[in-house]
Amino acid sequence: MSNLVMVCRRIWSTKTFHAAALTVFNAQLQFHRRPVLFNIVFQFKQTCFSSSKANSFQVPEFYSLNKKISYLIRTGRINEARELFDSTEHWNTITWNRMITAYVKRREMLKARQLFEEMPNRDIVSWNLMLSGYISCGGKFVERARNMFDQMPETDCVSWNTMLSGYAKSGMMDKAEELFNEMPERNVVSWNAMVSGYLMNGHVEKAIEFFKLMPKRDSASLRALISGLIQNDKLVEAERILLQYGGNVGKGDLVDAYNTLIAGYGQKGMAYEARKLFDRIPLCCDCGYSRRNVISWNSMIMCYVRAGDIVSARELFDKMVERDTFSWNTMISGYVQILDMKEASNLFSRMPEPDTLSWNMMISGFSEIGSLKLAHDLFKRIPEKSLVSWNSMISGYEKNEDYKGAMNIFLQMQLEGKKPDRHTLSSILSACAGLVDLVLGTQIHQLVTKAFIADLPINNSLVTMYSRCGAIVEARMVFDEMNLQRDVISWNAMIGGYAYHGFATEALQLFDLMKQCNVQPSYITFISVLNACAHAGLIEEGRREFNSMVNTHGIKPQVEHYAALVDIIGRHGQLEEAMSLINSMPCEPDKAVWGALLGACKVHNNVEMARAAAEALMKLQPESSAPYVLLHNMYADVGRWDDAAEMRTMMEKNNVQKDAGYSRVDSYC
DNA sequence: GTAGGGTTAG
Repeated sequence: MSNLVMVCRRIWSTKTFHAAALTVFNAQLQFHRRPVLFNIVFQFKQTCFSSSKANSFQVPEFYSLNKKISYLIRTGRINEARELFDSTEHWNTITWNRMITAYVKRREMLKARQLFEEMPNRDIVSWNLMLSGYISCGGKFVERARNMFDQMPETDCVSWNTMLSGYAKSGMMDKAEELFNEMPERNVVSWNAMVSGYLMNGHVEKAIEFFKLMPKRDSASLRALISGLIQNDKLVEAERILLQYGGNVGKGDLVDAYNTLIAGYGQKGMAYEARKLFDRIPLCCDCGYSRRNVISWNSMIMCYVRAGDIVSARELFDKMVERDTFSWNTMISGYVQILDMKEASNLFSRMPEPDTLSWNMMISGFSEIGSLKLAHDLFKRIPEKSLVSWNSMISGYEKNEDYKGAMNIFLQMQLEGKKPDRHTLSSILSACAGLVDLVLGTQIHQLVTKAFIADLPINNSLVTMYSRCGAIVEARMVFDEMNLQRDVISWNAMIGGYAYHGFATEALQLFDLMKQCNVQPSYITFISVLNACAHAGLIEEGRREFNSMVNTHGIKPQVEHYAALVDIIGRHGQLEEAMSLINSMPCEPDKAVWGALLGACKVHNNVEMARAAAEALMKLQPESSAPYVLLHNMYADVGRWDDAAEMRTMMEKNNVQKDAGYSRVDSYC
């Protein structure tokens, strides 16, 4: 029996789990009915499958009521646990405490407090639990914790340490120090809390001083110092201390500190230093093998992936004896990031138990390279779709401008009763904007419940959606309700909406307001502002804004800005200036730039320049008939019939089809 | 059943 337990534990820890193994375990479980075995199988299921599948497991009959409660709490079924708790009386103190812990962990302090008040026999653990609950809520609750601490009938080292760490986390190191000095007895946890406290608050020297003064150190002391030093950007110091003190730690595994520093190097993209450390991880005194564990390998692979060195990452990955889901996912994410998806699929198909993350990464990867069909095929195969899976698929369609596809997935999601979150709503509102579907957009708006009412991205999407659909009043209503919760995207959406629909004055007024509110405009803001100037025929204002964009805001003008400026100047009839602007542009003029000039030429009847603009357009979009037709009409208007006929011949020669409805072309005007 | 930011991915 104990062998069986060990085998189960072993397999669980490597997470190489197969359905067949589960069948065997289930059979054993039926036979032995041992809780310990049951727990292992449960953890198994939870690791390998989604939690819903694991939760479908019935609580075993042979569990005592106390055990049932802790089982339910452990699996996150707090409400069921509470129901069971309320159904009977005479619980022991440990079970009362367990129930309180559940609420404390979820920071539901009102419920925790209520139980605490009701319980017949509080012990020191009950008090400590409440203390740690208030501490983890932070802010003003720290004072509340202190009141409680002062009222406690007795205190132990845990109470003092909890209070101490509370002060440290809230940045009150003087109070923490005071407490540390008053403590009747200190243990290694007290010292560690002080060291990390100093580091959290940026007192690096003081932390090192304290660390050196410690009467006893364990691996957590070293880890706390190392991770704190990393956060304070002292990687060299961290490595020095690790090598100096690493040989001499008490309880715990030293490799954790190495792993922490390797990961720290990874965050800074320092793969070379990380690898040097990885190779220096010492040997185990007992077995003589390196102390490296699967996390060391994973962290090192991660470093390479972050540094963009996929080859070294793969080399290490192939050398691994024992890979977990994390190793596979990190490697796959590396390939997904550089987009070459072939190798990612290759690994994915070899992966023993892909989890939701693996599936979701593959979907986003395929969407990113525009392979929506592959993404969708994969999506359909996901055994249990998480919200992230749905969201990845919807945003995949949306980003590839397949708005109907996005909408279909969303409808399917609704049918399956899945609740959308902020990501879903934001993508689907963008899809409504793309489809210019006001009815659908308004319906989605109604789905935006109280929970999302102050959500910035969602409100931005709403403004964009209403703007695009031409519902300017509704857009402005959402925008106004956002009050102080606005970012540059909100302003851009609203100004852009006004500009796009020809409300130039409103666009410019809002832009003024934006500047008054000290919001830094982006290059997108200026596209809308310049377009608004063009629309309203404000040549001086347009020139001024263009210059202020470059000189005051340091924004490099893009081709879109030039197109708008050409439009502004051209509409005003200054065609020569517009042409010389195009010639002086640092970037290649695109169809919008030439289109603006051509439109201006049409309005101001400059046939020669129109010809130059049209020819440039013909090169850029050889399939479009618009420049031919427009030039043809201009020639015809001034009676240059030969030139008009030439346009027709050229169209035939270049095999350009005349678009239906283009008998009079005003598309550039 | 309580105290030390315990390590890694989208």
